[in-house]
Amino acid sequence: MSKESNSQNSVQHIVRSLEVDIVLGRLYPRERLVEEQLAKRFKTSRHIVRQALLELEIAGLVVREANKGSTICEYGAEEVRQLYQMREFVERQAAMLISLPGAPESHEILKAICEDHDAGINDLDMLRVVAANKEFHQVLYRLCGNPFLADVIDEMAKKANLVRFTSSTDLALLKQARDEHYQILDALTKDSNSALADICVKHMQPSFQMYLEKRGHLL
Amino acid sequence: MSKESNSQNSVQHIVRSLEVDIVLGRLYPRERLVEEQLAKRFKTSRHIVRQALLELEIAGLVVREANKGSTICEYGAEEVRQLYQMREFVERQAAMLISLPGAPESHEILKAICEDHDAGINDLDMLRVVAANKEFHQVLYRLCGNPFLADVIDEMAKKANLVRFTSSTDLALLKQARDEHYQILDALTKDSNSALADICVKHMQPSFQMYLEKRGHLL
DNA sequence: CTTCAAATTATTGTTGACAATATTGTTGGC
DNA sequence: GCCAACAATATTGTCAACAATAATTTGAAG
Repeated sequence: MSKESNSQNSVQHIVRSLEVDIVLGRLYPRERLVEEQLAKRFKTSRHIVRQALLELEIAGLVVREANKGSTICEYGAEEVRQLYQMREFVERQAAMLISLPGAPESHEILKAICEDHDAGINDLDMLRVVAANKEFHQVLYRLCGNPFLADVIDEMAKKANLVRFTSSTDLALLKQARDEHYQILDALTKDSNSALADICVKHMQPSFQMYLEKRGHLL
Repeated sequence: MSKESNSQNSVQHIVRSLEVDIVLGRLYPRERLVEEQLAKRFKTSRHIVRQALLELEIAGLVVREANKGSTICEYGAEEVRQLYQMREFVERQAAMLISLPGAPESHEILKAICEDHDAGINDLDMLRVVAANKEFHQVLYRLCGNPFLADVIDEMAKKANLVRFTSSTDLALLKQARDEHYQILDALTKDSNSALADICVKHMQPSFQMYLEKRGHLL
């Protein structure tokens, strides 16, 4: 039934793996991605790898130059500012669309993800933390009822992973993020969309601030 | 220098051609896209066609089922409503960001595109009309200064082409669009962003309204 | 005449080899 | 020693043939 070991799945597996590598800081901007090496690493053919790289290029995570190869995308200071401006727009808009107070069942699901995220932090299991964090935001913003908006939010979040170069493994920031997740959870039980939106926007500021501190000599 | 007759160009050429086919109503939702037929039509290999179809799938214009093939995407009533909600949001946001009054040189460029669009209508040259219309909106929304936002607007506009099934060749609607373009041009010389935003939003309503009239039995 | 299964056809998916291109290394002249 | 031309290598891009899968037709039994 749901068991399909297609190439589509292989491609998606590679894409997701590389995205995780980016989040965890195992891949740096400007780093080269050689097709054959990836093919060996993922035990698949170069064709599948090519397809994955193509998708990553369209997603804005990888740059491909003809006959030269693929590299992890690097954003300049201005682009980072624009990206976070965009994220603020779309996440605020989504938060304003969520009908409050939220349904109890969605609340339960989000709570479970929160606790998973929390447990991951305690175990210092970064893979688990990253996965739970990603799912939390995906499920949360799906609640806005508009898949187009939710998809764009997700796209932008992936791009933002290229920015926070050390923050995703910074324990203090992780704990702050955890606390903010619970705040969001709480706001979902109230009925103020603007309060929810404010928390959501505030939630993504730290990684942006950290970027500004480290490289933000020029606004 | 800029002369690259790569396959990248072939792929992009196919993608753009099929997009034009969609806009002009030469391709309908649920219509099948057979790789070999496309390869023959574009005088290229199936490989290149596959790549183009893959990109169209990611862009949300084509659905690909494993071992079955590709078809033009079809949006249901609810999806159409969500899509236009999203478009309204991002285009309004962009319009609010444009610094007014706009620079004279951008105004000149937009005016030239407007006149090209206008001339296309007079000649009933739909290809020209579609190209000019597309460029007008691209150039316009680039003025917001945020490429991420402008790109999303463009993506959504492409998806919206799947909706207006007869409107892109309806002369009355075309003339209305032309007039609204000039209104936008005029608003760019003033200094009211909200006025500009209102015109932009109003500008995309007709195709949505036409959809509701024809298929909108259920909101 | 209907129905089910086997065979045929149409279409997509995969692979390996080869071609094209860019990068790096090397040689020879000055 | 330095630079240009050439050779070698690494890497990406293309292709045609083959395999796998789904849709269609055929044919025989009930």
